[in-house]
Amino acid sequence: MIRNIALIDCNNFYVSCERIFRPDLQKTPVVVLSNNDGCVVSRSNEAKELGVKMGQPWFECRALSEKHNILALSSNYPLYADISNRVMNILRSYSPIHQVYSIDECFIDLTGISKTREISYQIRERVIKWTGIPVCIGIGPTKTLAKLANFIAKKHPKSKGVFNYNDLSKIQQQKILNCIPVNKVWGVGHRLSTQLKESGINTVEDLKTAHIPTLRKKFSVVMEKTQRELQGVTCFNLEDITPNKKQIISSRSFGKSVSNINTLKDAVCTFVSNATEKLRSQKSHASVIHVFLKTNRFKVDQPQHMPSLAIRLPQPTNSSLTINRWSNHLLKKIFRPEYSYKKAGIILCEISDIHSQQVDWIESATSGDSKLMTTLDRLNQRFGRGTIKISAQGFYKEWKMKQERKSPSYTTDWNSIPRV
DNA sequence: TCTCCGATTAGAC
DNA sequence: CTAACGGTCTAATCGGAGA
Repeated sequence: MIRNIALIDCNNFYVSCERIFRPDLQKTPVVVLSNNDGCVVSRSNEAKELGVKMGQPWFECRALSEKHNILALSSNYPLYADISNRVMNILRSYSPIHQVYSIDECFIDLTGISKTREISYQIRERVIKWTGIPVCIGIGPTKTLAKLANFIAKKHPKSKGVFNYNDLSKIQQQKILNCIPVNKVWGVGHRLSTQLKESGINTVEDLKTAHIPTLRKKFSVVMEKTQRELQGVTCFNLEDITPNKKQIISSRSFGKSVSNINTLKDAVCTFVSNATEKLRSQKSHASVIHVFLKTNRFKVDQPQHMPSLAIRLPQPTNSSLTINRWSNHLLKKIFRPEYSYKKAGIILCEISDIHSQQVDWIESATSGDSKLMTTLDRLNQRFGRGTIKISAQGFYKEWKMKQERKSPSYTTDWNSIPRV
């Protein structure tokens, strides 16, 4: 039996989230910027039409934006996460087999359900009605083909937001795959598509029908799996449980360059709070800590320094206090006062489950932080992130991000809702 | 020569 | 006025060190 895998993808997600609370922006060009108001990470259709590129540095668009009055907003991640949850809750209700793939995408298995097309239109209508977010739906026998179908649904207005690859005849399937360039395939990015083209593989159909041994020789196993998926054979399953993270990174570019160690300590302390909170929320411990610094790689004329250092702890931990002490130690070792740093971060790895941890009764005294951490997480969850901080955090603020275009936190902060 | 492991690469969004 | 360019995550593969 041919499976009906549906991929539901929100249109221009961050921009659509912003528009929920600004209906006046419905037909106007809008973009959402990355941290530090650096690059464009979401564009409305109008902004796309004006030629704003995905990932483009915002300062490069300035002339264009002034000419056409493009509205640029700083990103507001708590808002997007909240809206995403609402959308996903609706989608989940349509099938017990589902996978939330990213903040704006979800696979659901509609195999065995009759009237797939009608159901798909119902999903679209319900999501827009209940959340205000427009979505497109692609259906195919595998995840890779569902992704491709979604691409077609997005691109062709005629599809009205739904495209079912399984509805096509073999001839029609071949015809359409012949029209789509390989780089649209899930897993084929910029580099691989260039290499594929060198081998004469230009379209999706070319990849689907390419000679496997040749393909395998030149590319990795992933390419082979991708090809099988294009042929309709499942290689990537729907994973309904999200596995725990194997590494947790917290890093940020600074609003301006920093050469003061105290400011860096402050930033690192915030990264530690951030990362350990995630660590604790998945009930894990980490054994290895990396700390790194980076100068501004775009300033070619300035001396570059990108040091990094790691340490393995004698005992896995999730205490922000313990991890902060070690991070500071590492930071002091790699820091050079003669450089101006633009970015810093920490990486927690060798992450293990709390229960699988070996109990060392000699060291067990050090886990006395755990009750404190639980309390800290509860308070921060209840009264807002940053209510309780480590004392080393928050005094030297010069590193903080630039966010000059942020919309109010409509769904996560009562005070930002306008009073009537 | 083999194995292990950290570093690098490529991709997604 | 000028300068301004993201963050997290995974898997596969590479390449050097040591067995």
